[in-house]
Formats: sequence, C-alpha cells, structure tokens
Amino acid sequence: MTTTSANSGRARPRAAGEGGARRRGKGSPALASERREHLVRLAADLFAEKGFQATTVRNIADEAGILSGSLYHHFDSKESIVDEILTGFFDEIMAAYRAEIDAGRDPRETIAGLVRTAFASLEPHRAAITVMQNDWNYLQGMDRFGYLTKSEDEVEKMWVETIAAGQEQGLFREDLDPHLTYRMIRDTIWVAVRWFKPGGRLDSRSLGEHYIKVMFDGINTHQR
Amino acid sequence: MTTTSANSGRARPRAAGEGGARRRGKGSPALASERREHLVRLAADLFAEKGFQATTVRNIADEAGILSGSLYHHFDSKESIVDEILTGFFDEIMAAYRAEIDAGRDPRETIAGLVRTAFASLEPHRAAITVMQNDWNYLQGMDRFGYLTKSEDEVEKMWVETIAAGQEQGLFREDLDPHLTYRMIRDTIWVAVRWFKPGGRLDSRSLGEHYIKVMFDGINTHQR
DNA sequence: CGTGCGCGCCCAACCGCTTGCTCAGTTCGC
DNA sequence: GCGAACTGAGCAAGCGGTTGGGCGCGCACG
Repeated sequence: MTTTSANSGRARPRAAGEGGARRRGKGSPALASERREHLVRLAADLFAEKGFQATTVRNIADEAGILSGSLYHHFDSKESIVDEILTGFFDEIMAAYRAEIDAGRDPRETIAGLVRTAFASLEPHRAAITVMQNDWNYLQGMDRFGYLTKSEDEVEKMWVETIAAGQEQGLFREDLDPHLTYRMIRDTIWVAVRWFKPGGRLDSRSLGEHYIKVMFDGINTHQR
Repeated sequence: MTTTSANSGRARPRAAGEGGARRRGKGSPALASERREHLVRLAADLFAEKGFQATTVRNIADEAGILSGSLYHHFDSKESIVDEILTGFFDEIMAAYRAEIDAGRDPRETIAGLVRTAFASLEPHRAAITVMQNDWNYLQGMDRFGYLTKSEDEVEKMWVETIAAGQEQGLFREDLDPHLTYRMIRDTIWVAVRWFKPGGRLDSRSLGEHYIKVMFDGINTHQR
C-alpha cells in the first residue's frame, strides 16, 4: 500500500514524480515548478467562483487532493497565491493597453481597442477580475497590495486621456464627464465576469462587439 | 455603576428605553419594534460597505453598542437580518417596475422609466444591492434565498419584453440581443453602488438622466 | 550493476484566533 | 412583579498558518 488512506475520494494523487524542478536556488522565492503552477490554477478557479476571502486554504488543498498544510511547501501564505494571480493580470493587461494606445490611432478606434482588450482578458483572468471586485477594499488595506492602487490609477489615466482627446476632436459628446464615463465602461465590462461562463452560448469576443455597438451609438434606431 | 466595563469606546449605549414594541405575538416572526428596525439599519450600513459574508455579528453589535449575543434577542440569525433587507428591496423595486410597465407607455419611455426607478433605489437600498453583487453566489446556494433567483428572472422578463417590443416598433436597433442588452443596462446601473456616495457632488437622479442619454444615443457625437 | 541518499512532496497533528450562536442570569421602566 | 433588553461567559466549528517527520523517485557514487 503506497497511499494508505486520506485522499477522501475526489482527486487522483497525482503520480508524484511528474517531471520536475531542477534548480530553484534558495535565493529566488520559488521559481515556477509545474506542480506549483497547477496549484495556482486550481486556486484561481476557486477565487473566480467565490472571491479571495471566501476561499479557504482547505478548499484549495481539497481541490488538489492534498492537505492544507502541504500547500505551504509551495507558498508561504494564501496571500502570496492571490498576489501571483493579480500581478500576472496587471502585467498583461497594462502591456496590452499601452500597446493599444501607442498604436496612435484616433480616439474612437483606441477606445474600441481598449474595450476589446478588456473583454479578451475576461476569460483567462476570471480569478483576478473577481478578486478585484469582491476583495478590493480588503486587499487595499494591506501594504503588500499597494501596487493595486498605483496600477489602477495608471490605467484610469490612459482611458480618461483617450476619452478627453476624443471630445476635443469632436468625436465624443462634450457633455460627458471623462472620469465618470471611464468608470461606467470599466465596471460594466468587469462585472460581466459574474455571469459570463467560458463555454456558454456567447464568447467574450462577440460580447465585446455588442458592447461597443451600444456604447458608441446607443440602443435607439438612428434615423433622426 | 450601571455599565461596568465593556463598550470599548465606540458607541453610545443607546438610552435603552426608546419607545417600544407593543404586541409581537409569538406567532408572527417578530413584528417591527423600533429598536429592531434601528438595528437592521445599522447592519445594512455595514453590509453596504463590506458585503454580507465579510460583516460579522460582532461588527453589527459593536456599531449598536451592545454585545453580539444581544442581537439574538431580536433576530434568530445573521441570515434573517439580510433576508429582511433583501425582501424589502425586491418588494419595493418589483412593485415600482410593474407600475412602470402597467402605465402602458411606449417602450422608449418605459425603459427610461425603469432606469429612473432603478437609480432611485440606489440610495435607499445600497445594502441590498451591494449584497446582491458580493454575495449572490453564496446566498443562492441556500434554500432560504431561493426567491432571489425567482425574482431576478421575473425582473429580467419585464425588461427583455420591453426591449423586444421596442425593436418590433422600430424604436430600438434590431441588431441587439435583448437579453444581453438588459444585462448591460442592469449591470451598469447596479455597479454604481460601488462608488456612488449619497452626499456626493452628483445625486442619483442626475446620474440616471446622464445614463439615459448615453444609453439611448451612445457616446458618439451624432452628426452622421 | 547495486545502493544510499538528497529532495520534492506530502501527511498528521497542532496552535492561536475568529466565527455564528446559546443561555442562564441581571437590569430596569412600566 | 412582569417582560423587553442586554450581559457575560462560553460552545463547537472552522480559520490561516506551523512543524517534524515519512515516503518514494532519480541520480551520483562505488
């Protein structure tokens, strides 16, 4: 009997060997390791469903078919798991946003590009987006996650400047508060994570296109 | 000395007598009582800030200047508090929605009316709206809150039918999915609860009017 | 070819703390 | 002296996190 008991049903004990992890010099705070990445993905799925605070380390361990204590062989805290998820999200989306802006097209196309970028991240980054909505206030109170506010400010700046530029060029209505408009757009996109299910009848692409149509031209018919 | 210790700073012990509580025959599960209503309002404020799960019964008790156990003289569980808040919200908004629809005006005016109704509830029902966004998944998993899904479906039906009617009459664009459009509108309104502060520089009325403009005609300038 | 051992992985038990909730008993205005 | 309001202590359950040790695989060494 290799595996005596434990493993109450649920998950296959994972074959143990698997592949890897050569070095991992003690200095760097843990490099990759496939097993580790796998655990992060499992945790992400749970965060995407329930948020960060509502997910326990025992939930994560159960999903992986191990005990909660075993998680601490890979991570030094529950926070460091979500940190990894959030950092990955911000790195990726901010790079994508910047690329969209640096393309230097007119504000209308740029905004459309930003919206498409945001919707594109809905699927791969469900966990991060859910956490940001459910646990934003909680995380903000911790020094470790101070970078969240910084990144958010930077993102807001990009959107607001683009909107303002569009107004100056006469592309967007003058009677809109750029900040307010940004928030409306942002929230409406991210909140979709609550009901958007990856395998459903509509993908995030067409969702984005639908949203762009309504946002730009409204729901009225436009013979006027 | 009446109050020995406890009451660690924070709140005035509330004068105790106050008014209170005639009947409340044992049969009915607790009728009003001003004290009780006051406690519900305090709890609602906390729910509006942090959500349901993240608020503890001790938080609520602290805010009222009493001990957590004392809450159970008024309520039989934390859930029954939020239940009261949610039920009040749904009862009110669904009645208002129905009145708007029964007025029988054309779809464009009806939709505008629904939007105004929703924005009007933003201020008095902040707690319920916050809870529905933060704890929807959690609450849905409990038999007690099964009515949430039912009510939501009913609401969705009202909106979708109105949108579809507007399309048939040529008022709204044909190339919009009514369900998707409803969700977009709904999300955009409710999500405002996250940054909307009652005493702020713009009230919920002008916010609603602003949104109606954008929703109908989009953010584009409309010389086309 | 065999063997020992380092190491990645995990278990089992536990810590200190917080959670929602209970309940016998005290307080006090009517 | 009755009853609504509240106390004070405490419960079981669950939380994030810690610890010491055991297992088995692959590789270096003889």
